[in-house]
Amino acid sequence: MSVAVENFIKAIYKNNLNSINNTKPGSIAKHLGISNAAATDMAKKLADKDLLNYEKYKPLQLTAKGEKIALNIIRKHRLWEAFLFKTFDMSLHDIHREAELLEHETSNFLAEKISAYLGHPKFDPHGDPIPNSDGEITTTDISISLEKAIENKTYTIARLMSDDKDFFDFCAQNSLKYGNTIEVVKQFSNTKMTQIKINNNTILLNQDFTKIIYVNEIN
Amino acid sequence: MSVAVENFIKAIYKNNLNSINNTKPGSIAKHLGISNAAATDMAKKLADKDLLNYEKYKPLQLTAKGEKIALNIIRKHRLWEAFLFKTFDMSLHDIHREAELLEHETSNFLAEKISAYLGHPKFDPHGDPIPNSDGEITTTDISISLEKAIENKTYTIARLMSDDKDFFDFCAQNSLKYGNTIEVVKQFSNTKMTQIKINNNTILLNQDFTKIIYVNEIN
DNA sequence: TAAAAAATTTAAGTAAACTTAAAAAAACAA
DNA sequence: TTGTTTTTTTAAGTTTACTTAAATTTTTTA
Repeated sequence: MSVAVENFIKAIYKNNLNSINNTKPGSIAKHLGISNAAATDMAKKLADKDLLNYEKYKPLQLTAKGEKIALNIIRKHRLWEAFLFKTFDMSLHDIHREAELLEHETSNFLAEKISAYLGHPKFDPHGDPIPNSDGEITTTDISISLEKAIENKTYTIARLMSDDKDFFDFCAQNSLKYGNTIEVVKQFSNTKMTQIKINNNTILLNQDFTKIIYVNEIN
Repeated sequence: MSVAVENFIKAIYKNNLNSINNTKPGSIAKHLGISNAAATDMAKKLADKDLLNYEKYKPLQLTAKGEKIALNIIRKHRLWEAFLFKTFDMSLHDIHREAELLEHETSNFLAEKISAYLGHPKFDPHGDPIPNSDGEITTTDISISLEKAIENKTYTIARLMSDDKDFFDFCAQNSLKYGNTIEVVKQFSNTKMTQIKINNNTILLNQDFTKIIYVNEIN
């Protein structure tokens, strides 16, 4: 399994999580920085190997076999993120960049070692769930995006869905870290801004941020 | 820099350490499991990039530029070995196998993190020196192979030069570990056997072993 | 709903990293 | 030193993962 194939499968998996199964070669091409033609080519080749279902002009869908491979790569990615974050205290941006490379050269054997070392964590430092070695995500995600949070309620940060360095730098500077507690002070419906309070500091976030910060309500 | 190129350069570097600059494409081909034709091809291509000197039918020699690349990869390999050995308590065989993959996907940034975490070690768990980030090996190696050790003298194990699982398993079972102390009881010149004592156990080693176990005399 | 725009597919071509087979050169051995 | 063996090189071909350009299909919109 080449890096190109692994990244292609992973891209389809991730895209289908967001775009409700309307993944065309073009969107994968854009994401991977290759031409549409190359993406179509690859899709056909992977269909031959029974890793995805391909019909001309139709959305791409991973087979069970393809999905298992996607989840195995994502598992390795997130285990590396958790490990690098804990061990070397690297930033969320840095761990993502390194994991993007390491994930393709990590044996199942080593992945298990990392997982065991960390106590088989269920989430990475972004709050994303880590599939188990069978490719299962057991934890049900009940988090909501901050834009949908309710005024005067208290939440914990569940996920930071981004890989943008500037975003992570901002988060790090303002204690916006996986697991931390925040209070939603006010939702400004006109401007789509959200005012939150964290560690006695008040922060006003615009929708670019509230869409990618996910939180869990504290009961 | 592709994995194929990195492995080619590394193979030349390692071969030139042993065979005193008589590395022909054939020996690299054998080592990498590719055809002689492919090795000749690659040699020409790397010569174009000024990574090695190539003249038809002449030995291959890395340029300063090529050597720097070789040492950078070897640095990453040995840092990974040291790190995996310490962190996950993996066997010498396992750490080698994993490092062989990870070395190609490790940024200089991450290599520095690993090195700093370990306290900038000068040797890996096999006893092989770890080049610094400038590709320099500062430590002078004064170790000798066990076949040349002198009777009744005491040594510490300096290097275990192998990547064979059975050898490592044998070593692990008999406390033959980097840094451990041994006493050379007798050299059998006829049979080329060496009798050593370690932890009050006597072991008789044949030349297959004594040639790849390196030791430092204790003053 | 028909024309325009956008996306997808096909076709042809490239570069990297290999392969096998044949030719040429070097190494060795009688 | 000459013939044989081995090694290296050249030549031609393959696969993977791309590219650009043109043709086709789908989607949008006027």
